[in-house]
Amino acid sequence: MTGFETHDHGDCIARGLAQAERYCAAQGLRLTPARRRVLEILLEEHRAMGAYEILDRLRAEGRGAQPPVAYRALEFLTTHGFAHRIERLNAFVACTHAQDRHAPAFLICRACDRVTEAEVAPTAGELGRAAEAAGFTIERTVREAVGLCPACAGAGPA
Amino acid sequence: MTGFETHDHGDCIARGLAQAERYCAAQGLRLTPARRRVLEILLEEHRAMGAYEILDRLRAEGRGAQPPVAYRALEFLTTHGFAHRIERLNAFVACTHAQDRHAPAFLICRACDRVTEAEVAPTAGELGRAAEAAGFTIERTVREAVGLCPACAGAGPA
DNA sequence: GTTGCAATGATATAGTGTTTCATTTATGTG
DNA sequence: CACATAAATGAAACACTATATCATTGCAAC
Ligand SMILES: [Zn+2]
Ligand SMILES: [Zn+2]
Ligand SMILES: [Zn+2]
Ligand SMILES: [Zn+2]
Repeated sequence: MTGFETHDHGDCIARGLAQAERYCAAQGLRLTPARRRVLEILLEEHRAMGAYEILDRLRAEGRGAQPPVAYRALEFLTTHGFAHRIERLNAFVACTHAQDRHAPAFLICRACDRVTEAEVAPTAGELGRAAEAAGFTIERTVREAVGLCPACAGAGPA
Repeated sequence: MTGFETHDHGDCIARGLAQAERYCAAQGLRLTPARRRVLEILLEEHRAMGAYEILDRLRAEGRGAQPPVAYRALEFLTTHGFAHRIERLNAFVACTHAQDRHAPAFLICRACDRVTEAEVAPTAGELGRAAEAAGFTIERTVREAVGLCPACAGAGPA
């Protein structure tokens, strides 16, 4: 898991982009400049970013930057698993796992807003059983835990 | 679990209100008219409602209805466990369980937006272990499953 | 009564996301 | 290459969600 601890970030960005390129080439998807750049921004920051925060970055680079530019790129990235949406924050984060279908879960620090992606089993145990009992078909689950990361917990109770 | 199946709804509303009144009286909380009415609306509809949808209802009743009216009432209700926020829908739903501290989880139909609250254990198993390993302190978890309810699944694939 | 605090009223503003339609760019076909 | 098709982008306007701020009112404690 990457996230709260430090790591070789340059490598982390390069691998994320290379992986997305490979996957898109294999699947016939088009990782266009705008999409690629948004993914790169998310990988660079390595944190959850709002769509308008991403837009500001694009503007600073001289690109056209109306809201749909960001939302379209983000829809592509989330649909194909390169990024995830954090419902709790109305924000987006680059995926830190392989492109194989996975059910993401997140640890969100309420003090610094940093996000760590944890790997969990695709079908939630208890919730899955409740769904089955109700005749409900689960297609996707959102699992987000809000709390304090080690750094912020150490900095004293907020 | 109440939600997708039918039930005695009048009784369901009355019990929800009575329970909130008892709890507030016991805890010295003030279930003011605005707060009580918003809870009643949520109980009546028995579905997730947006804040502005609730506002429309209040307006129709001649009450003042600026956004803070709804958001203040909803903050009170969610803080004390009478209602929950559904992150996925930017909406709110009356709690269908007792006021004891519980970690709610929801089944959300993507076709009709109806929501069912399921009871699950407070500390998520897998996510809890991941948090512990990372030194992360979980304070609250969001668990929302998106899929198809029995009625919408039966109506044919969307 | 008056002091202190919680709740409300009212206005404005901030933040997030979508619709729409015209235009361009890539892709495939005769 | 010429053409048809579909995907992606550009651009403007709009819709939805939520908060900030400050004055005022209601209520209880002292
Ligand atoms: Zn992921
Ligand atoms: Zn933190
Ligand atoms: Zn509940
Ligand atoms: Zn349904």
